[in-house]
Amino acid sequence: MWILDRSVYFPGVDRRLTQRGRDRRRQLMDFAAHRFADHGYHPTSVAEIVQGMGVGKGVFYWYFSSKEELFLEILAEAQVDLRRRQQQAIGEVQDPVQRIERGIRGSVEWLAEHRHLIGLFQFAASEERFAPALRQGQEMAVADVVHHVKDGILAGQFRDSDPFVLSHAILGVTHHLAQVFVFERDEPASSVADAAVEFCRHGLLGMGSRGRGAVRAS
Amino acid sequence: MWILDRSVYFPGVDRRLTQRGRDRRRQLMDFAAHRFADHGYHPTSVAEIVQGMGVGKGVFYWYFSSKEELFLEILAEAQVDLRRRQQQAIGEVQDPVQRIERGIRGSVEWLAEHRHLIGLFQFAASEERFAPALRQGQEMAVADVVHHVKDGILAGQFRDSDPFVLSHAILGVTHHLAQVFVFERDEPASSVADAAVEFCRHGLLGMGSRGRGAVRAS
Amino acid sequence: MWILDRSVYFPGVDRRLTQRGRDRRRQLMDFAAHRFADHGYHPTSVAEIVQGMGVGKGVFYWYFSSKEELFLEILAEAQVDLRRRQQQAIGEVQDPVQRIERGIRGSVEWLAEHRHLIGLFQFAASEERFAPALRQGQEMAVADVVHHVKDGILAGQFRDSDPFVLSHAILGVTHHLAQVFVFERDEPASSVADAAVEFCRHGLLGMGSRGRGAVRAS
Amino acid sequence: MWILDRSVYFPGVDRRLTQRGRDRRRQLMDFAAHRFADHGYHPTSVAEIVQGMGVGKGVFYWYFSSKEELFLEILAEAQVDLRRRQQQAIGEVQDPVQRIERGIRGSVEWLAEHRHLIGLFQFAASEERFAPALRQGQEMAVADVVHHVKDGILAGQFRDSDPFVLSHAILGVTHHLAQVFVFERDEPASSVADAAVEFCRHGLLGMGSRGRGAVRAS
DNA sequence: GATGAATGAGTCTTCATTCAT
DNA sequence: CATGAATGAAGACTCATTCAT
Repeated sequence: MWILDRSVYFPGVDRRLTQRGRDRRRQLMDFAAHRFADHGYHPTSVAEIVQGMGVGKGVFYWYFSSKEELFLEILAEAQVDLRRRQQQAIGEVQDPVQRIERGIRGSVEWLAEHRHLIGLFQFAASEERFAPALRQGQEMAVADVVHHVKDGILAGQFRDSDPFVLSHAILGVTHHLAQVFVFERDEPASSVADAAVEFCRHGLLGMGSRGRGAVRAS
Repeated sequence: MWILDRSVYFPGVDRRLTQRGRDRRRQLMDFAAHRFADHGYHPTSVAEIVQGMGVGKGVFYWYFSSKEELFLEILAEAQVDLRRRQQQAIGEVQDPVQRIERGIRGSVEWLAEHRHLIGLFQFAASEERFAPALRQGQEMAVADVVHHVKDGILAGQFRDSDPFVLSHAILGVTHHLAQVFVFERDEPASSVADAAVEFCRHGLLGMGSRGRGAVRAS
Repeated sequence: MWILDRSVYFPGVDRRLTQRGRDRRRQLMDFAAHRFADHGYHPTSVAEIVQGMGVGKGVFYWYFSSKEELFLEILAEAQVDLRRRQQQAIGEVQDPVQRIERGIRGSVEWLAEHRHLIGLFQFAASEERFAPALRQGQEMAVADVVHHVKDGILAGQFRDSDPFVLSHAILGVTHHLAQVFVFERDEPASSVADAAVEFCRHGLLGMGSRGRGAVRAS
Repeated sequence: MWILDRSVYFPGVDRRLTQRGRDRRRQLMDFAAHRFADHGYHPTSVAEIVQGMGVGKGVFYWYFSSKEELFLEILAEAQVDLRRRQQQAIGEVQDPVQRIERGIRGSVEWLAEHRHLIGLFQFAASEERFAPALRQGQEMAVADVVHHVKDGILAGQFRDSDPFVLSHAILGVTHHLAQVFVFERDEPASSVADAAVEFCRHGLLGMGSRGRGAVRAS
């Protein structure tokens, strides 16, 4: 029993890890995630990763069974982490409108903090090996949103359209604005979140104004 | 000379091509685009492409100076083509609302017809070698939309928010819905376009109904 | 009979050539020789040669059966030409000392005029495919010199050492000085020839002075 | 740390090597040098080298960053080694005439022992990629000789001609006689050295005799 | 746990040569 | 004669993965 307190299983390698081991593993994942994001998954070699960390090749394969598994794990963890952040952001709020707004804000903030991961999501979508894993995580995220959207429709707050579609639309707006304005243009997360929230609420026609914090000074 | 009418230079190879040559080149681009979309850029080898076309390996390098250049050209052509379709869809219509609606519909239709290219866009965004080219084309597309959005704001039809941001939001919704519902779920382009148009007009709150053509029968 | 006046056989291709054909052939050889000298034999592709001449690939293989054969022919022709120049330089002179001096001068002059070919000789020596051909030509050149050296020894003008060795020593001095001072440093042929003649006559000890034309101002 | 004494960096690979690694590296260089000498640089493929050594292809690139770099290193090492041998041969002798004689003898001996490298020098001269490196080493060798020749001139032992030119003449004689009589004809090094020394001292006219050891029995 | 070394299939690319038109 | 097109073997080099120590 007490062993389990200090060494836990990780996927990919059937092996218990001590605290030090877990740290190493984490460092490797973080380092690799950044390299993948900067140069792309394929152009980043395992040699590059271990060299950059100043360790031998054996270390890598001690913690991960393959480069592919490492990527998959980075991906899964990121999605879990993003979802957790959304849930934290929503907290105990009941109003569907606010729940969605907070979800969007949480997402943008997380994406701003882990902006390098945005590119990994996009890459994952482009390769059949990784697309299913990406999709799976995305569906969970959408399911959360769908839940709130349905509530909003029932409460008469949202127009009566397919909640699944609306949810994906929200995701599309949020991720794209984050990609363009946070990742590429380095705008502050809050402004980008404002814009995403506004657009999701009113689209083009609603009465929102730029006063509440437009992304661009323009 | 009339010969010049028939054999013209192409980028990547400093060489005139006859009609037959141009045809081959096109076949290669189309074939490669599909392979890239199916298996990813990196996992698709040049050997695979030429084998799939039943030609020798030299043929590839007769028409393209490298695999990278081929990809870049596929990308550029796709962006030009998508933009052309949007402009055709808009035609001579004057009303900004309609212009945007038609632009969205044109985009979704084009994406439905060339659905394999969606993944290439995503991959291109994930690798620093290709991202600039992608961004460049995307900026032209956004510039078009910005134009219409500005007109709509001036006409009092749209809320007074940053047109650049709104345009990117429109793009985000459109591409993401196309990716999920057209590419992944094979829904008809018109329904997806309806949903995108509706969301862009009203966001979550507007009075749109699912009656005009929901994406999902649900 | 009259046909032979206008079209003659060439090695490598079993084919009669018209005057125009012979010109083309010559242009190809000259152009290729320069490319070979500049970039090396292997790094120079047939495509590069025909492109540089603005003709199609077929032309090359119309006149030469292979790249190798072309090189061999350039080599043979150069050696024949160099030998002819030596003989011309010697003319009807009888004195062995003068014969050798004139031979050296003729060689240096020829090498200065065809300086790009020096590198080809060196390359040929380094590859077993071409070395025999080179050696064969070189032996003829040496045989000429040996003849004069023997005469000089018999006449008591030269010291009684192995004529074959002395001849090779003369060749070594001449070619190396030409390579270093004509090819690499662009000194005038006459000065280089002076130095070679002087060294061959007296070695280090003789009473020669730099007055008759040193290679370097220094 | 004592570890640093045993694992040191080598050019071309940014990597420390153990003793075993250094041995492998040396084996590769020696093996490749022989192959290059036998078949030529270009006709010798990396595959051939590793196959001949019975190791995998990766081994080559573990120790050398490219085939070109390997060649350059062989070249540099050979030049350094030849120079070292010359200096050893000269030792503490003071007389310029003897210094040069010993230098020539040392060179011929070294060339006889490493006769395969003569061809590499020649090849290197013929390709612009390698010529500069060759020249650089050659200039150091010449500089040594120039030093002795100047001394000899000052001492009134040699005729007053450009020392730089004389030095190159000495090199030309020595290398060419080594190439022809040692490499091609397998004569003993000492005889060839005798002939070179004699020619460099007296040229054609001096009083040397074949008695002291002619190259050819003739 | 960790390292340097090794593997070898696989990648992109080149190029001498041939051929239909 | 000449060209653009095509061939495909061969080349240099990479890299995920494994292994002896």
